[in-house]
Amino acid sequence: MKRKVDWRYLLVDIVFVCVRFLELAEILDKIESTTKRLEMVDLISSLLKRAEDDIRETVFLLQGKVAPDYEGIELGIAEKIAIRALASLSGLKEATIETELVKKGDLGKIGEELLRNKKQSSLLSEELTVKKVYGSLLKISKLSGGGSQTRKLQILLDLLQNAEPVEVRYLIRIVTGKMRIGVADMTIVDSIAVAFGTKEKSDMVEGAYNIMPNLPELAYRAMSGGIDSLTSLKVTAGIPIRSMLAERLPSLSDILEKMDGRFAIEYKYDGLRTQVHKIGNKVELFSRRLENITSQFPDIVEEIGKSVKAQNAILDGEAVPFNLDTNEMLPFQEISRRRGRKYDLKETIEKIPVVLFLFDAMMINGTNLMDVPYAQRRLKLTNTIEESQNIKIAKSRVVSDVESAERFFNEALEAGCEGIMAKSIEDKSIYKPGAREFLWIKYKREYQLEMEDTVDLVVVGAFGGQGKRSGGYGALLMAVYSREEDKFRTVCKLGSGFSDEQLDNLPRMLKPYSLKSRDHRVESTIDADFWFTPSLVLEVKGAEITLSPTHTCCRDIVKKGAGLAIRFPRFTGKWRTDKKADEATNEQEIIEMYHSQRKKVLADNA
DNA sequence: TGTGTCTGCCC
DNA sequence: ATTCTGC
DNA sequence: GCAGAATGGGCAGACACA
Repeated sequence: MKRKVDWRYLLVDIVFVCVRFLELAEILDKIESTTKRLEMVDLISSLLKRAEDDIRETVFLLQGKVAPDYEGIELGIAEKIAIRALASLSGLKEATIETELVKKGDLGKIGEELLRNKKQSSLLSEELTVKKVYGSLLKISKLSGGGSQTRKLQILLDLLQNAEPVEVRYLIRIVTGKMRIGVADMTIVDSIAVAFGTKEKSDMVEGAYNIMPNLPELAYRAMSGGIDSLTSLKVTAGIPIRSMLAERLPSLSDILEKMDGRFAIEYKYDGLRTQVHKIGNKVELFSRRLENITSQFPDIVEEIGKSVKAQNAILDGEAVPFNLDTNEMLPFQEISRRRGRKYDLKETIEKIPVVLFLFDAMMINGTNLMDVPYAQRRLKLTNTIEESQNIKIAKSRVVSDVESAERFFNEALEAGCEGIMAKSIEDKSIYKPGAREFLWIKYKREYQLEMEDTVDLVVVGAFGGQGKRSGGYGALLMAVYSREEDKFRTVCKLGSGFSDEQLDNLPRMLKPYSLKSRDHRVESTIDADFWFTPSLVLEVKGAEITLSPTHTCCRDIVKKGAGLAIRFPRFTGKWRTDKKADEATNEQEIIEMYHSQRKKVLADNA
């Protein structure tokens, strides 16, 4: 008799802890409807307290992920396959849904509405749980090879068919990687602190997150071992640390003011951020987002083994493509060709050698240096590294006035760098992941107020906006003008630099020029959602001109089969209403900009 | 077997 | 990457 | 000032499909 009762309680318990996906979706909906972080933290922390056995899966889904970034587990499906799934679910054509997306800018909401309008009741519907959804997504991530896309689609479809409208909204958002609820990692950090401790524990949880960047795991540990169990986490070679990032300021004098006297200043190399872990005889490399990139840089791995005079170490640096014969830094695009490479590794290593410039040390021989001031870390670094052809220490200097800073900055540019990093050397100058407190400040050539790097481009097309830009344009298609040929050739899209108000005004401003299809003078390989008679001219700032496989500006002129494009384009806020379309920047000017920016020889320190 | 599209990740 | 915005 | 969410160019790999 007694046994029977226990058994029943056990069952009830199992059913109770099982978080329904509908419950999660409704909480996500509530979170989405507020802009107040405190309310979000309230909602999430109470969710975490109830999640129990489902806590890891719950946090993963809250983040819209199935695994931490550094595990290299990807869904391999996103917007296009979500569109296919919704087409299949609703019986509509894919093109119809794509049109809707351009108009409405939220595939999740489109899916939700499709389901609401569907008359047929969900008779066969099986209730979704957090575990079930997570399990299905994990299954999707594990499929590969021929026919895998169809099978992934089928699994997604199974979920959608069993989903309530609001569940569809978030299933689609999770799959497309656009949660849009105003919650990202730091809000979850706060929520873990509140759920299993108090708000005052936020900094501590953040510290744990910095050295174990896996929120589901942290939430689980906080729940099962108590919040203070997180303090026992240790920096460990082999487990990546969240990278420290830099703020930006528009001038060296601003930096001087912020730094309060003396500060260190370093070359800012244009390459791949690389976190080096030496674990005895083993070396592992991680990217800024903590992906494991070890296999792509066997040359660096080998050299680190020789150059690092410590058993264990965690170091920070920038891997730069380099011509070892001419001592010249190569364009960023070159190292892109090594990142992610699996095939033809040997040939590519020979063609594109890489120099790693180290600039920080977070751990050496088991000693955690993250809480030690910059100067000490730097000293430890220089004492531990024996420079070689491929491993170097980033060039640095300590300055206390604008003139010396300026001189160093110009040196950096001469050497082919993007600019400089200013780093605090005060007592508080710890290694603090994320970009906070202006401990590191970057300053690039392009930040200078001079007009040098701006161009006046013509709007020839536009794209429907998503998320907070729903219903309007999200970006514009911009072109240069060729007077000789009377052609407008694209050189970039433009979606940054607009205030909300400017964005709101765009459709009105462009309406008079609206066309049904591309103007015959416009040459574009990109298919815009909206086309215009080239008329409106905007001032655009960029970092540099790059070779482009897609844009048609100056195609085949500098290089066969390639055009030119603008790297990091943004609207300066200046409408060049004084200019007509044919007065826009022309191709010749872009070519000149391209040639005048070639990298200079890196004389010393290389 | 070659090409185009999509995805994910660098900046 | 850059930029804008609400808190 | 922080945190989050819009948006850019462009690379390699995986897969679909002709």
